[in-house]
Amino acid sequence: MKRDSRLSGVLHILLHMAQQPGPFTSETLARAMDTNPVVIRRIMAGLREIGYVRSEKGHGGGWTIACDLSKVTLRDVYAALGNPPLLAMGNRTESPGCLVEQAVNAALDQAFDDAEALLLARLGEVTLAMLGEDLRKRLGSRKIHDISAHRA
Amino acid sequence: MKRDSRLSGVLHILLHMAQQPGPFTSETLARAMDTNPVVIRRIMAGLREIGYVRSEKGHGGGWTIACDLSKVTLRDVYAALGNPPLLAMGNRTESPGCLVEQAVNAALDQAFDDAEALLLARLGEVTLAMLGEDLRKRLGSRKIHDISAHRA
DNA sequence: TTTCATGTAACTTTACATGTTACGTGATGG
DNA sequence: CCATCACGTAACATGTAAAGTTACATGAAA
Repeated sequence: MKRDSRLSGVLHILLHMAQQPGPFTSETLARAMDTNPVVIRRIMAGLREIGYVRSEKGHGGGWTIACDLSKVTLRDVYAALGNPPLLAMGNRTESPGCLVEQAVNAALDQAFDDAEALLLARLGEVTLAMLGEDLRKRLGSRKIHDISAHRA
Repeated sequence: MKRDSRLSGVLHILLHMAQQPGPFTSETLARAMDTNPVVIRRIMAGLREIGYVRSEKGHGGGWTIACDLSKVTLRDVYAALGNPPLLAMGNRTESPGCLVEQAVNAALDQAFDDAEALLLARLGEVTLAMLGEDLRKRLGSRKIHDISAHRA
C-alpha cells in the first residue's frame, strides 16, 4: 500500500501560506510542493468546506488562510481531510461468524483502537500556530523562503 | 492502500491450530480461511523460519505448532511477518531540505512514533495462550468447530 | 513410482493514493 | 463584452502493495 501523505502535504501548504501574505494560486503551491495543481485543489477542498481556507477565482485569486491558527489543531486538519484510515493493518473480516476470528479481532481491535486514540490525541495537542512557532525557531536568522519567487 | 490483514490472518490460523491436534494442510487452512493455500504458505513462511511452526511434506504432512503459546506474543508474530508498516499515513518526504517540511515532519513523527510504540507495546502484552483463553470463554458450552471437517 | 503436500516464482487482480488531461464556472481587467 | 486567469471537478493514467491464482519443482510417505 502506498503511504497516504495528504496530512503531511496539507500541513506543508498551510505552514508555507502562514509565512507570507496571500493569496497563493494552486499553481504556485504545486511548484513549491513539487506536484500538480489539481492535487493541491483536491487536498484543500475539505479545508475550504470547513472554512479553514478560502479560495477565489479569476485575476488575483488563489488560496487564503481563513482561520485562527492558534485554534486549529492537526487533528482538525486531519478531520478536514475526511478522517482517512490511520492504521495500515486491519482485520480480515469486520463482523465474522467464526468465534476464533472474533477472538482475534477483539485482541487486535483493543491494540488498534488504543493506538488510534493516542495518535488522534497527540494530533489534537498541536495547533497550526505551534507549528509556525517551531518553524520560526528552525529558521533562526535565516531569511524566509518566498515560495512565490519560484518561476518555471 | 489496501489494508494489510496478514497479522489478523496468521493469528486466525494459529488459534485454529491450537484448538485441535495437527498437522493441518495449507489446503485445509485455506478452506477455513476462505482463501488460497499459497496465501497460507506465504504468511506462514516467516513463522516457520523463526521456528514458531513446522511444516512437513508428503502424506500426513502439513503445519504444526512448534512453540510455547504462552511465550509468543502478538508482537512476536508481527515481527515474524517482517514488521510491515503499521501506519497508513506518512511524511511526503523523509529527509526534506525545506525547513517548513522539516517542521511538519517533526510534529507528525512525534505523534506517529508514539502511536506505533503504543501499538507494539499492546501487541507485546498479549500471548497466543491468552488469545486461546479468551476464545475458550467465547466458546462457552459450544462445541469446537473442527476445521478438518470442511470438504469441498 | 504414484500421490500428497510444501516451496516458490511469476502473473493477475484489486484497492487506493497520486498524477494528468480536459473542460466548465466565475471573477477580473482591458 | 470578451480574453484571461484561477478555481472546481470529472475522467483517466500511473505506481505500489496486498491478495489471489497458476504452474512447476522438491521431497516424503504409501
